[in-house]
Amino acid sequence: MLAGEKGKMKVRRKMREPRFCFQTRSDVDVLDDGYKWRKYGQKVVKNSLHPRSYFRCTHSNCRVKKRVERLSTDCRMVITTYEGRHTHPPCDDNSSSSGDNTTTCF
DNA sequence: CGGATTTGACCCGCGC
DNA sequence: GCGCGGGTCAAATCCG
Repeated sequence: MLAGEKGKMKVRRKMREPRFCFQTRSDVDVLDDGYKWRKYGQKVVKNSLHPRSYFRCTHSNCRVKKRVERLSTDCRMVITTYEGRHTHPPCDDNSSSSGDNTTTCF
């Protein structure tokens, strides 16, 4: 459709989906949690003095968004915030995952 | 070749 | 009324 209708999230969806904050201590920004992420932006935040990375699910029916921020006091500590909900299985099943302590809900 | 990644620029809402 | 910050998209480029 109308290309001119760039839209750009004109209607703010009230953020219906809750935001899940996860604090993970790792040297890498994105951890392979079973989904594939594609970086679509990067901006610097004042409260962090570090660049914040914006990721999005590469799936088509998946509008899950993820933002990764680095702590200024601990460069190895990264805050991964998941926004949205996955509408497709991560990979196959592998639901054997159970332990998840490094998770701090905001 | 395809998919993924990077940077810049643009837009909107709010505060003062 | 204006300025700033934050957030997103597009295009170009690179790698396997």
